Amino acid sequence: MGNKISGKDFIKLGFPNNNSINIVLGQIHRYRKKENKQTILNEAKEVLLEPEKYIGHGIWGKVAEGLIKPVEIRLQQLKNTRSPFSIFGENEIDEEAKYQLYDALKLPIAVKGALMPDAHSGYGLPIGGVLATNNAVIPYGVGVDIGCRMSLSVFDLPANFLKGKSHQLVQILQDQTKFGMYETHKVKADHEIFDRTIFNEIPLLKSLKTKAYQQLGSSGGGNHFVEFGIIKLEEVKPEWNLIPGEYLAILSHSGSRGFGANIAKHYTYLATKQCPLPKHVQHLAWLDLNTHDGQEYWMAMNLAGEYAKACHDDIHRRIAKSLGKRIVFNIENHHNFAWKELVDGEERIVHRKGATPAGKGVLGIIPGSMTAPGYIVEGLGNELSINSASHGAGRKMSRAKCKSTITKSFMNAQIKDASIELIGGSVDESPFAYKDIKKVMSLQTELVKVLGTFSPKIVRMDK
DNA sequence: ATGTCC
Repeated sequence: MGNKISGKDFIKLGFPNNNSINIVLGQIHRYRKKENKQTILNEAKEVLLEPEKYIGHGIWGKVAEGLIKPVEIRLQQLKNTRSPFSIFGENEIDEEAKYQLYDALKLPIAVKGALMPDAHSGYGLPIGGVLATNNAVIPYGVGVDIGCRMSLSVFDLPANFLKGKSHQLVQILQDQTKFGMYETHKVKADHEIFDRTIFNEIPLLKSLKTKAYQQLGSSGGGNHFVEFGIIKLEEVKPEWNLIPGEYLAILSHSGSRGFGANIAKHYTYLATKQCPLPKHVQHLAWLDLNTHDGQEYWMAMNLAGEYAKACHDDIHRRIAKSLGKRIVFNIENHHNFAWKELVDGEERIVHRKGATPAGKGVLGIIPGSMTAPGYIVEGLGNELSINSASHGAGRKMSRAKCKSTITKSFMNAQIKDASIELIGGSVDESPFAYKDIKKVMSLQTELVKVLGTFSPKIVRMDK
């Protein structure tokens, strides 16, 4: 017996000569690579004898599943017809994004789809795309930044509180927010989320726990931001304990950082391996929720969502503490996520990739740009949009085009004109790169009702 | 979006 473990070792143990050999080799290569060969083979033998005992186990669960119900991996065929769909703001959406939705609607698991008025093409599902599926989840239908979300915290401070305080507020954003790929808080905050047993149950999550702990309360890069601004409430909810008016608020936009990105990468890889699709739609590979990997992704995705929320809460807590003021209320929503929801009376998996949940009475935030207002909205529960709305204005210029056509001085002048203070922010995040949010909002009056607006005043982004 | 390679 050589040192290197191979398929032959498992055949000798009595493993059936089918995909179970691939599965066990994959799991060992991924999680038990450095361990003693005989130890691993002894464990594998136990699994072979009583696979039922190992269902749900982080490493052996997938092996047990392969022994109990072997599945043949085969190329998935697309349907000839599309599932029903609706497009909101059709004339504002590029053709590529529509084709991407049409392809997704031909997946055998697809039930219903929609495009929001800020849609543009992405990897797999378009950004601004909503897809309801039957008991399956598409990792790229959620997106790389799992749980990317908006969070708005309001202070019982009048709009004129800002007057003369811009220096102090700039300093708070400088000190209390962390941007870019590597910057994290020196003094780490603890969070209940790190006590979850799931970190010990799913090996991938265990390997990402330290990173998650280090990055808690950081914002990352790209279009992520933390900003002070003025919220103007036309209409209030009793639980907000405020009368209509203008108040100081913090708005943040970010996701689950490296934690979610690695979860997305890992399960996308697994999905493409076990759900081969025609090449032009390979990014739409899904995981059946009745499988080990599907269950794991669902749990990991939900944890990444909670982690993203924990990051926002930490950011807002640090800022409020530094400001010495108490947050009166908070509104938040994911816009890259999948949910179990009723669609036309049946439980479905609703993927929103850059789309705001807008079920009846559900509150959300749709940001504009650093010079245009964001909107506090209440969902109208429109079934045509699968209870969704846009997640922003949407880009009208690619990052590459911004870099070649917009100069930093042009952008600075534009921002100064709007009386915005900007810390960081590269030309690809110029307000000029985004569509007109007012126009986008006018295209979704059947999807959401506007309760108020948020106008950014002091904005921090990555450099 | 992300130590931008499974």
